[in-house]
Amino acid sequence: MPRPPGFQRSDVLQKATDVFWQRGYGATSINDLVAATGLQPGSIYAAFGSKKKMFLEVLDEYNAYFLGNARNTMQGETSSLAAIRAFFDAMVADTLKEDGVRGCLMVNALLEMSQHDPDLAERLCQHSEKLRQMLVAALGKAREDGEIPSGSDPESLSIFLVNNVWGMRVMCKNSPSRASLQSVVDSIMKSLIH
Amino acid sequence: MPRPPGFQRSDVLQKATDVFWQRGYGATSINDLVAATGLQPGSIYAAFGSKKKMFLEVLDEYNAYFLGNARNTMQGETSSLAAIRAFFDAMVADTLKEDGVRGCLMVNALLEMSQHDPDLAERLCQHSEKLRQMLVAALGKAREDGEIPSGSDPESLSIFLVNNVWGMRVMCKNSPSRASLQSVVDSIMKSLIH
DNA sequence: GCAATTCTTGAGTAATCACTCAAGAATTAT
DNA sequence: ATAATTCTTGAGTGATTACTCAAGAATTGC
Repeated sequence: MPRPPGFQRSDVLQKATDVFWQRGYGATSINDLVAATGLQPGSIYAAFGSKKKMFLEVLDEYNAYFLGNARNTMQGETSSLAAIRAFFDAMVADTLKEDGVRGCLMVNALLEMSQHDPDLAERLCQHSEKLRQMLVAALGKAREDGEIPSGSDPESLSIFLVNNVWGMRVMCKNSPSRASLQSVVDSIMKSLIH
Repeated sequence: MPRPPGFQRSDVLQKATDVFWQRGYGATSINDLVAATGLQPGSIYAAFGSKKKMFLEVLDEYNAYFLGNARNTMQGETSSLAAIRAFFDAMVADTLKEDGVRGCLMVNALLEMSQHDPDLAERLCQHSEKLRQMLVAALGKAREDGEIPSGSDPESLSIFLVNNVWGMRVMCKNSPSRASLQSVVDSIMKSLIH
């Protein structure tokens, strides 16, 4: 008996992602979301509850997409070390796209809001931990396979790698030249094999 | 003949820095600044012109302070490599202070606004370049003194170091444990001497 | 066609935003 | 004192904010 909704939730979330990503959370108004999604305020609130809840859904989808992409990129490589390099190369390529200056939605949100929003801080913590675990696994396998020294510590190296991921997400906002980004990746990879 | 202002510009800027740093630019209202500085809106606008101009002054002061601090820290060391380590150790210590979760005012501003504000982007670019130049100098001297391999490239290594500075400024918002931060510093320093 | 149910609409709410400005207070040189 | 000048005050401006809700439109099973 119910009338079905006139929109696809995932379509709306995708359009909302664009707006939040470009403007940031605080600077995105409901009117912006109305314009971007084609939905009226009432429909948005009926479907998502609040601006913040909508943003959390956006963040979850974004992160799942990012991690899925990273996993695909890494699984396409023959060695673990090559997988790690491929991951960073993909980040460089991503950063150099025309919309790369928007940076990373998750890092943007972390710096903007995590301090004042425990829910968000918790979620972002989980997301970044997933990324780290992916790198820990690759580093562990690389050590098994003798690609990195047997004395290497995957746990601490993974934190180091994540640190550089964050760094690149900041750098892309300022001086995102291919040479700079690529030299960072080279430095990272060199540091792994010693 | 003129009546002198009833406040010290630097005092007001210091108080404004606290507010901007804690809340971010967009989330700081004029009322917040009125409450923090004790000045009325009219006085603020007479003295600083606009919220944005005030923020730019705050940023310049913050960056000068940060760079001055870093220079002092590094000059207190006997070797260039020790100076670089001291710089990062100081960053770790800074991050672990109770207000370390506020991160870096400059990075926060970069992620929040640089995309929509060319003036700010330009200024932040200059600021980060100064930090990099400081590290280039130290790296060059370290190579001269044989502390790092003669094949090392100070320019590209400096970008790598700056990348890790940005990374730590992000990480401190999420999981700022001493062990994590220290392990990042260890990885950085190890990567320099190989 | 007819209920039953849900979805959509968009004007409206109270709060907050950055910012202004006329009036009065304070300080100076004379 | 007085005049000249600047500083401070704070209520007020129009715009914008996140969000609501009553009314009407659309789709369903029967």
